Amino acid sequence: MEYLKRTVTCGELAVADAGKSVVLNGWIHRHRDHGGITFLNLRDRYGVTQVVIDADASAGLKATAAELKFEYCVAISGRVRARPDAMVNRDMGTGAIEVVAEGIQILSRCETLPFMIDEKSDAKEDLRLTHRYLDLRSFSMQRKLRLRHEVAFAVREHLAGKGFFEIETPTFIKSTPEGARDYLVPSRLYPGKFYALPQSPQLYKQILMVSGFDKYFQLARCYRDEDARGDRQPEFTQIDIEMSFVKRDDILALVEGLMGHVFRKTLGLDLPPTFRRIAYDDSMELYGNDKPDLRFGMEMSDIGSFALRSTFQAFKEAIAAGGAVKALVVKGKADYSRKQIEELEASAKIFKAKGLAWMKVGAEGRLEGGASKFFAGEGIDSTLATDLLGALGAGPGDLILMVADGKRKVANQGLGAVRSKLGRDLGFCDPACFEFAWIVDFPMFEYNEDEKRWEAAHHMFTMPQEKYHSTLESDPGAVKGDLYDLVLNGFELASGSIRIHDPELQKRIFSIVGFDAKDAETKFGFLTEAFKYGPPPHGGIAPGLDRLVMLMAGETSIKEVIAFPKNSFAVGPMDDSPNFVDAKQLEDLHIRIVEKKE
RNA sequence: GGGGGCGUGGCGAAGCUGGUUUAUCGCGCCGGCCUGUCAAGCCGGAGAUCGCGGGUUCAAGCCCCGUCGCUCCCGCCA
Repeated sequence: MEYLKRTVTCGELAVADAGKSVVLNGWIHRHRDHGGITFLNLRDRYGVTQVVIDADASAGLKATAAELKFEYCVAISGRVRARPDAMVNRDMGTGAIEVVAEGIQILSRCETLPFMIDEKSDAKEDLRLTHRYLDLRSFSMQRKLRLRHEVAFAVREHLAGKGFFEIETPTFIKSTPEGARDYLVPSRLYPGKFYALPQSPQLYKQILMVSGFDKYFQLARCYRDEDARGDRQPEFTQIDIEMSFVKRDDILALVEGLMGHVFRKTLGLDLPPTFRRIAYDDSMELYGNDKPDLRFGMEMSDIGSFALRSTFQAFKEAIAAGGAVKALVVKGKADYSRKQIEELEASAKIFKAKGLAWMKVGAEGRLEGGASKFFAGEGIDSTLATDLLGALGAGPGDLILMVADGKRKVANQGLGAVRSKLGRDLGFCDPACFEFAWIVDFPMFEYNEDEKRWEAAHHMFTMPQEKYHSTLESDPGAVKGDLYDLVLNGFELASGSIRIHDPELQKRIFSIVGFDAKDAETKFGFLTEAFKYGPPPHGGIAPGLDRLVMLMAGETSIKEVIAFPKNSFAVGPMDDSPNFVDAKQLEDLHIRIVEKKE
């Protein structure tokens, strides 16, 4: 049967349209039968329109209307009518009008829903993902995917305007063993050989620089076979960018401009023209991580010198072991209960901290409770308490929290986790507030205790900062790279670096991380080969589109801004992937499944 | 690989330390009433082997063991 095709959408009719004959297509969002009169809310991507079946409608029309249930897909013809003043719904875009039904055509029916299509749908995530097609009908999901589209569009608009070319790179590539685990694709034509899905287009974009495409970008799908998190999926999308003949600050400026454009175009927000820059070491010391949430201060302090004057043996031992004692002040929270402090301690322990010490500042600045006996009292340096309070900027009514550890990193991360939890608990994390910052001066190398060797902290093509070039081999741990991360509200939004374009320097880096010429040749031969032919100085960055949209949408999981995400075990709940394949397929691919022996 | 949390009609929850239920409530579903609602309202009804398996007990949704699934986190993510 021919269906009545819409002449208008469900979001566009206004009082000015009164009297027009229209056809609407959409889904039954709500159904209110009052006996004599029936109201239908018809929904599509554009909005909701109220349809009325008047008391004097034909018996046939009333019978069809009575059949309608949630989410039936229908075509409705009728006449637009301005609602009487008292019946206007000001919360509804089309609330000033209604459509008086003259004909209703049921296009398809809908079974009882597994959950309601509603803004405040409280179905569990697993169920939402299994029936994602229904979940995506909700206005909240439609709004988020629309935002994602608009962000992607604004990115292309901005970068194309700056002279960038969007160039696609392959998704079947050679596996490179460094970094995350690869997803592999078996080759039918070459028994035993595999393609890998790219963890990022890194090598290809650098080669495009060799080719002279000095401003490249791509909204690139990336694949990493690692365990998922709220902000990590097996496949995700990067705004991949690379430029030639640039220095670090050119890239930072470009991304500042890009973010400014995206926020202005999509959210109508003006960002500051430049973002603050924080050295990696400072970020670790002040916030306990390299992706600080800067919507609130509450920075950590090193109170090692005060700890040494105290009688707290555990603190002194931590310092003697080469560690640190870190403290933070929670303003006006001396009334925190034992239970609340224990909850904070639990978050510190996640990062291997042994405990969370605390003291309260009472009237006249007296230290009270918890660890106070180690800092004030008989036989203790009489100015210690006032000196400490002065250094911390703490006063009466404040709570002081401390973590000590023989490993400085553990003290920082432990107390940093406490700081993050406090930020959430105390309501400092307004999702409508966007605090960007650059984290710069990352270390080039990290020592792998297990394998007793140096590893690249970022990747092996990162340029070490000029001033360390002479001491690369003698003191690798001190070398800072020309690296930069963009952080936003406690999330790493982008990571990038200036790359090495000098083959000699590249060889030295390979050698420090234990790559001999042969390793380099097998693993990255095509890149080193390309770099023999006049590679330009270049660098780049890759903001994560999913995380960016997630934060802009006020969400805390990227699943909320991906149409069809995987669950936390990398399973697609809707299509039930991954799954077994036919024996014939395996045979074609020269693959035999081996049962795991226990 | 490790830790926290969860699993009760289609959905979301309650069920305190085992014994008042015929396992409760809201939404949805089915039937009925209702001429201005917009999360419509009112009346009635159906629907659950309490994730699964085992154990303890006179008695298990509740306790124990195992197992499966989901979720968050640590590790991992150059």
